[in-house]
Amino acid sequence: MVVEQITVKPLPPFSLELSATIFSRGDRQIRFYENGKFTQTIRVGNKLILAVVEAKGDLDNPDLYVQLKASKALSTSEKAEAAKAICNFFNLNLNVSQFYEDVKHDSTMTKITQRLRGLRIPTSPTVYEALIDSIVEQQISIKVAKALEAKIIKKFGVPLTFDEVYYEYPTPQAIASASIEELRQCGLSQRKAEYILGISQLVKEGKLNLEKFKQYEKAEAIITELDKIRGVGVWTAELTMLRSMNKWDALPADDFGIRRVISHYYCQDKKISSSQAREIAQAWGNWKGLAAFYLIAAETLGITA
DNA sequence: AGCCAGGCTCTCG
DNA sequence: CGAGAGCATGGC
Repeated sequence: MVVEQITVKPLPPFSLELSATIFSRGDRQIRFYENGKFTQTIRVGNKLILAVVEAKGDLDNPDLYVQLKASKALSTSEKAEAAKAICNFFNLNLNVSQFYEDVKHDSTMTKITQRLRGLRIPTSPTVYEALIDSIVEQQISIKVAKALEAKIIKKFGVPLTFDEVYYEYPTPQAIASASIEELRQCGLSQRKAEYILGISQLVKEGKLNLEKFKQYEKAEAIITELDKIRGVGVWTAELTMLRSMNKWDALPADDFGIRRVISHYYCQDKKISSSQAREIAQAWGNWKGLAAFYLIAAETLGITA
């Protein structure tokens, strides 16, 4: 094993602590944050490597030190690719100051952004990963969903062994050649197993190109097209876009959890309809998804506004 | 124990 | 065409 070291420079402000803390209860073999270090596998070219990310500096002058653990030495371009992957995962180049500026007229949101300065939405390396996870998460609680996702990843993902075993998210090809029965063994319902197998097969056969959606201009077009896929409704399409395409101009207003946090900070915890939620979210312009994510993070961290 | 949790499809009437 | 059943598992 060789260990290479690179540094990555985020666009300030950036807080690794805030951005990675949601992974502090993550699965050690998949993606986790502990003692200020974030660990997960990343793929550069055809090599699977392990990245350990640590923050130096402060919010307004951040530096990320990244250890890359690989079986063989990495070339300069491979190191650059690894840096890009880290940058993409944490959205390091996202201009959050612009977001803070654009929601300034919303005093509640402003209080929250001040408390969560430097927080970014983590982004899945592939649209496929975001889509499959979103399907798994339909209807069931996050905790249950995470448990099922971990089973799927460990069963079908590529393992990487250094001091411990780590797993890369399964490829569409790997899942496409699974059976319904094997997917059900991961705890999925018959229906979800069919959806996930079906989508994986479409991708494998080249009939569905998920990565192309990243190039789309309009959120609406993405949602409409994803919605046509069996097993994918508006909620799943929106969530997939928010977590994999660097586009946050959508609010999954049908989402129970989103409505609950909006109500918590804006309506004294009274139950609100999805149209009421949309109305409140109007104030967040093209940042609706990111703003909702900030609310969820604020609630999780017990921040009062 | 039973119901709910970050939905969706299929089937009835 | 709208309403409603059924579904997976874990936590409360």
